Amino acid sequence: MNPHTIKVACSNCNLRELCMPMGLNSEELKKIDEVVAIRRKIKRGANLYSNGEKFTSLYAIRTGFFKTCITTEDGRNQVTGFQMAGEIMGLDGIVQDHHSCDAVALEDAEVCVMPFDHIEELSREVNALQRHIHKIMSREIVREHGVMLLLGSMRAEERLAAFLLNLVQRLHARGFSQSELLLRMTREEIGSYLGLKLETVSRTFSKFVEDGMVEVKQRHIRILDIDALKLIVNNNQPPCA
Amino acid sequence: MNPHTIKVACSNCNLRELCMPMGLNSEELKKIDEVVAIRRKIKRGANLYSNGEKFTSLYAIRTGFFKTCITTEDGRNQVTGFQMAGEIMGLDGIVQDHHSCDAVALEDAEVCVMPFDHIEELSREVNALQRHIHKIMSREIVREHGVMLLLGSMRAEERLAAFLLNLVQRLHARGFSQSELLLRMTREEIGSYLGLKLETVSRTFSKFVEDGMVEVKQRHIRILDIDALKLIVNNNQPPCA
DNA sequence: CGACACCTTGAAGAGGTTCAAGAAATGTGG
DNA sequence: CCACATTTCTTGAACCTCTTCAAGGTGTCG
Repeated sequence: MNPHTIKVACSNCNLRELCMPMGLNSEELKKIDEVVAIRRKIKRGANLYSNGEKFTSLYAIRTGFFKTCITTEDGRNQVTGFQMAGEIMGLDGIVQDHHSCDAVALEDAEVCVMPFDHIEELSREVNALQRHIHKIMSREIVREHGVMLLLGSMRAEERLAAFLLNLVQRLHARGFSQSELLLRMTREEIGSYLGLKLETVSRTFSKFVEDGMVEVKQRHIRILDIDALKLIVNNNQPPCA
Repeated sequence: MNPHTIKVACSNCNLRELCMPMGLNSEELKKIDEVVAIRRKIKRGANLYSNGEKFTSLYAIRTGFFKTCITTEDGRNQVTGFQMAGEIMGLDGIVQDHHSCDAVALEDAEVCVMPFDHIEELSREVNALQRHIHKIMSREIVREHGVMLLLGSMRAEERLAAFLLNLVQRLHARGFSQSELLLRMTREEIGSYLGLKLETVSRTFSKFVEDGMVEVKQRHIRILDIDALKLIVNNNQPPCA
């Protein structure tokens, strides 16, 4: 067996509730343990999968932090998302049997490899798993609607505020602080995701600091006034009604 | 029975190849005929479904043209897509059991109603259907990646050119002209989708006309130089390598 | 035919980008 | 462990694209 892989069990995993359906009986859990064939470690900077690569599996993030991005022949580049523990990667590969984006580890990471053939087979038997897979894909579609709203209708400050709020909310759901976070990505990667240049990201951070809403020390962010950030995002109210 | 609904059969439908899996035997086809319970007509301007509405079914467009859009409490609005015959709508509703966007008919339309419970049940029995559903959802995810690239990295001309090329390509796949199209949406709706103001859309159309790339008579568009449009989208090449 | 929605165009202005320089952090090799 | 190279981040100034505001034109439908 590949030394970088080990056999593990979902039934024992403290992230189970994030990436697996709930309310399974022990027999169903046992079956699902067989889906997660192995774990795989990815070094910072390495790709979990790459554009054009044959699609075989979905991946559940065990530890670490990823970005997904697409690159076109003419050199355009777009970060399409940032993923953290418990989230599922690889859905882009299903339609063409090949991946259409790169998944890059932004810190050393470990994922559970779930061969898609097995998932499909098992989801025919376990209704909760079938429903779960559908929900995961639907959730990704809805998430991307939100990104389209952000990119299509928000100004720089609104985008960055929405970005920070989204990150802390997801981190908090994983037991981290509501007010402190460590960015795993560069200003350029944030900018790519938000449709802004890195200078604009930097300037907008500086403005937030001036206004006393956050503290910024490189990639260490402390949110001082979360309500002010929310107001920036939601303060699109028409003058009156 | 509701007078606006009639019983029909996929096995007889000339759009089958667009919205259903291929290579089914006659028994499987018969089962799938049972999934598509009824058809439903939607008048121009009416909603197929609305934000917050209970999710029950997916819809295959039989005739007509739709937009999907999300609206936030603070008045932001974003068109997330335009859908035409053979395309599937409603995937946004799966994750929360409620729809998270509005689907609005831009012309009188007819859809096939496919109760999602039936789809899930049948896709446990018919592997090709299961795979098909997964591919449809994955395709939507990948499509949205493309929109993110457009919104995040393209300038106004590039966005509008990409938009026109996408439309004619999809229309051509349905047997329509490669060079002529009738826009079903307003400049404002195009602008919302592309993250631009309606005036910018209008001006950009005018520029394309000046440059001899298209003819524009209100919503009637004739593409005179499709290669020039492609060049606008792809001409992001770095000076040299 | 008149009302209404939609589209076009101009001029001024704002927001974000580009270019440039320097500072701070990080990694590397001796 | 320190010196140096590299990457990343910040900030300023000029510029450009797109937006905003405004007015008028065009098409459509009852």
